[in-house]
Amino acid sequence: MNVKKNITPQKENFSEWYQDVVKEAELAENSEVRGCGIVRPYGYKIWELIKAELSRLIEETGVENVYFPIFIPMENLEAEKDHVEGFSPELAVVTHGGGEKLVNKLAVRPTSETSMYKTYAKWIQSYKDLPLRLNQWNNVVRWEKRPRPFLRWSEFLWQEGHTVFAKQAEAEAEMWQMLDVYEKTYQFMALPVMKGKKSEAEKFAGAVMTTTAEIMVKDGKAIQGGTSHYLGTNFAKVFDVTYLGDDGERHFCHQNSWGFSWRSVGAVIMAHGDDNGLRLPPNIAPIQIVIVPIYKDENKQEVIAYAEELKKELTPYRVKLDARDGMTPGFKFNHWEVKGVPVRLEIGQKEKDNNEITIFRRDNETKIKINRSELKNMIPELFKEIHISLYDQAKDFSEKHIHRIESIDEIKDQVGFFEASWCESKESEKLLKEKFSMVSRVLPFANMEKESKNKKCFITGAEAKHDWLFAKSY
RNA sequence: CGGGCUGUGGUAUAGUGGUAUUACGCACGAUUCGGGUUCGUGUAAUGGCGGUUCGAUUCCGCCCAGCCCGACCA
Repeated sequence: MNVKKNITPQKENFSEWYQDVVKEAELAENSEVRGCGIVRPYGYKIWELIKAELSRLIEETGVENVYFPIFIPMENLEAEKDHVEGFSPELAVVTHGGGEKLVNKLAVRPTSETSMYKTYAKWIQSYKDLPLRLNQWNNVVRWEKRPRPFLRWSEFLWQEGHTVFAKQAEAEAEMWQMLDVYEKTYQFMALPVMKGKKSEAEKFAGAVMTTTAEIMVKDGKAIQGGTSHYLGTNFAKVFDVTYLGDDGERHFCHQNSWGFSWRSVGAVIMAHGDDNGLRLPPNIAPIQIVIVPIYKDENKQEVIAYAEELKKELTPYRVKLDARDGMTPGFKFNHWEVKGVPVRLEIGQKEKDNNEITIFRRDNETKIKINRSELKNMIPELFKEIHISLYDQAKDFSEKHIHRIESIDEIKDQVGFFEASWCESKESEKLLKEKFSMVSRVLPFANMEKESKNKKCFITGAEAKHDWLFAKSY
C-alpha cells in the first residue's frame, strides 16, 4: 500500500504543518499580490459560519450594522498622534485617482476609528443620542511585513464595532460585554480563551485600555483572538465627539471599539488540527457529515441508492455524498479527514444488508456501528459530543502548557504560556522580548483584583503587581 | 526593514554551453473499489533585462519575485 503523506507532522515543523493543512484542505492560497491571500470556498464557508454566529451575538446586544468608506483622508489619520504612530508603518496610501495626483492623499483603512468618528461628532448632539452602538463588517489593509495565511494577511476581513457612551462606566461595561461575545463565539468553535487586559506596551494605539481573548495553539504559542478597547475620551477630544448633558454642559463622549477577524479561522486550524489535517467542530464545518459509499460495479446502484436515502434523512444538516467514481474508499476517507469533516458515514453492501451504518468520528478517529433507525436521532447528540470532546482536548492542552514561573530563567526552551508575577514596567517587557522574543499576553480577568502570588517581579525583582500570562505569539 | 536561501510544466524535482529528467496532477481508456488501486496513451516548463558566446536554461551583472528566520501586527 502506498501511503502518501502530504502533510508535515506537527512535531517536525509546526509552521510547515500549518501551511500544508491550509493548502491540502483547500482553505486558501497565496495570491499574486504579496501578502494577500485567496480564500477558497471551503475556507470561506468556515469564516461565514463563524461570522453568522458572531453577527447574531452582536446584534443580540442591540448593535446595528453600518458601512463606511474604505478610504480615509490622511489628515484624519494624522489627527490622533498615538494612533498614527501605531499604524503609519503599515498603511497603504492612495496617491492617484482618476489619472491625476491627489492633493489630499487617502489611506486605505487599517481600522476605521478615524473614518467614523468625524461623522459620529455630527450625529451626536445630546445625551439623548447616546449610546450610539454601530458595527461594520468590512475589509481592512495593513501592510504586514510577514504574512501568514489567515493569521496575518495584508488584507483581511473582520468586524469592527464602534460605540459611544456618555459615561465611562457604561463604556467599560460594554467593553467587557463584547469581550464575552467573543468568548462565546470561540466556544461556538470549541475553543477556550483566556480573557483579560493587555499591558501598556501591548494595548491598541490610542486606547486607554485593551482587553483581549487569547488562545493557545498546539505549538504553545498565543493567538490574539479578538480585542475590545476602551478608548476613553482620546478620540472624542480629537474628533470633537461631544454631547450636551442634562446638566446643560458639553461633555466628551466615552468610546469603545472592538474587532474580530478571520484570524479566528487560523486559530481553529492550529488549535484543533492534527497530523492528518483539519478537525472541525460541527458548528463551523462546511460539511458536517460526509457519506462515502463503498461498492463494486455489480452493486453500485444499490449502495448509492441506500446512501441517497440516508442523505435525504439528514436534510437539516450539511451533508455531502461522495459518489465520485474511480476513487477508492480509502482515498476518500483521507480526503475528507484532511478537510476535517467531523462525521463520516461508511455505506457498503454490509451496511445495506444489515440495515446498518458505520460512523467514523474525526475528533477521536473511532468507528462505531449503529442501526439505521437510530441515525437521525443520534446526530444532535453526536455533534454535541464531538464539540465537547474537541473543546476538552483544547482546554486540557492549554492547562497543561501554562507554567508557573518565579524567574525569567525558568522559561529556557519550554513551550507554552508562562504565568508570573510582574511589575508591569515597559522596560522589563522589552527585556523579556529581547531575551525570549516573548511578551505579556494578558492579565487574566480572575487575577485583576488579586494581589500577585509572588511579591517580586520575575524579571526585575521590583515590586510585582499582578500575575500575568506571557507567551510567544503569532 | 535586518539575516539566510531559492527561482526549471499546475505542483515538486533532475540535469546540461548544443534534442530538458522524473514523479504527482490533469485528460482519455482499461483495471480496481471495506484505509491514499494498477496499467497504457496523452498534456504541459527553464522569472525579466543585459553581457560573454557561433550558440545561454546553464557562465557573469543588474532587476523582479518568492520562501524561511527575526523585529511589527486582528
